[in-house]
Amino acid sequence: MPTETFYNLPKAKQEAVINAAVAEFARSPYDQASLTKIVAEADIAKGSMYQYFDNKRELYLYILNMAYAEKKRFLQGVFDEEDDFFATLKRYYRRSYLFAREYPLYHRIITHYWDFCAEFEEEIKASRELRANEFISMLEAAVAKGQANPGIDKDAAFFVYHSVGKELIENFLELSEDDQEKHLKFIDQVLDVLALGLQTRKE
Amino acid sequence: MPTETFYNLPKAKQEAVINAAVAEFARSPYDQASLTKIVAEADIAKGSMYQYFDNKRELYLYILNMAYAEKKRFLQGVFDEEDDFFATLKRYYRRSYLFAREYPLYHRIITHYWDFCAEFEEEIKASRELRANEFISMLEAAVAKGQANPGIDKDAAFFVYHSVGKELIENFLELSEDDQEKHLKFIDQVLDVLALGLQTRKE
DNA sequence: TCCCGATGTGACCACCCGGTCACATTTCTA
DNA sequence: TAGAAATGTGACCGGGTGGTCACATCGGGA
Repeated sequence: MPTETFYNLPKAKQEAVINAAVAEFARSPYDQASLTKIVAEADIAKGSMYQYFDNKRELYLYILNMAYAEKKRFLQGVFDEEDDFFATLKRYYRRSYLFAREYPLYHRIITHYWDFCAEFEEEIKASRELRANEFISMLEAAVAKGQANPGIDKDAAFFVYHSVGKELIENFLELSEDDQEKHLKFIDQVLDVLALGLQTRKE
Repeated sequence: MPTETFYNLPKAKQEAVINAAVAEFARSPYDQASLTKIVAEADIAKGSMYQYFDNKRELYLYILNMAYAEKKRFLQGVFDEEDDFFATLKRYYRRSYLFAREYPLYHRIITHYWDFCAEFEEEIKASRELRANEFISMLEAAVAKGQANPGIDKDAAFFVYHSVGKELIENFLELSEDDQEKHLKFIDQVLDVLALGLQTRKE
């Protein structure tokens, strides 16, 4: 929700503001990010910023939504193919990894958002709820097709996938540029653990 | 590492300082916790605090170690019984849950510590490494005994258990007082997902 | 009783933050 | 070109932080 004024700005200035904000919110989570540093980096006066956005929160939400929009576009179609449940999950996490590689700043902004609880707590809970429902209905479909173990507790299963997915995605940050294949393989192995379980299989 | 002076303090005053610090570090992670509020709560002058501890960091580490020592004592013997690998894990998480229930402030201090990255980053990595080694050797023993699937990647397995365990323990905070049995059951179900896997078993 | 070291104190320092506002400057319009 | 509307500006505000230091107070041995 930027102001009219912001949209009327010359493109270069707009981008300077956006880039500075993206950099800062990627560097630090919301409450530790500094508006003062953003305006300094964008080379505008602090008062100007308040002509473009009502306050820090609005600026943050604008940037956050940008990042999410880009990720959504990047992940488009991941859930479309109606193949194996486990293949879909692998596709999802592999693609998320590639997003983090391609847009590291957006990726950091998003992970910071998930980590930060105090503000945005309700929003985070709500979107977690959404994901849970999506996951569980996918899981039920997999059970119906005989792919997934029907004896498993659905909520517990979501809890497990959510936890592992969160950690997996957060750790993308620390991975080095090379060894891309190695990381994709690790993702597969992690998902194998989830699919097969640790306990001995007698098949 | 408190000062000599701190140890010479009358017990009541010592405890007032400790209790105030525990409360504040449970309320907020290290960098957001306020020394000013601690000294106000403990009813001492700020200058006095600096006669007891060199700085905020030292006070924090002292309190953190207290919390960890208590948890270690509480979890004593969990890994001693040489029964099933999966039974041991269940015992571990159940007991952790009971710790969180019994010492909620210590529990919050510890989870805040794990969440907070900027400072203490190396320490956290080091202790994660330790856990990884312990887990992997336990897992190898389980494989040798025919309990665990030998085909699984060990590092991936640790990654999964670490992620889920972290999230499981963090979520203890939000659980209501009653329904203790329900929570213990949920822990079991989550560990069942990890042991059995989601994919259909044909046995 | 005197004195000296140990301990207690809170005003104060430098530094940060998000946000404001009176004023300067630019841009558009009549 | 005059004047109004939109935009730019940065000193400043109140509030927060961790940490310091000159001074006050206390306790116990000579």
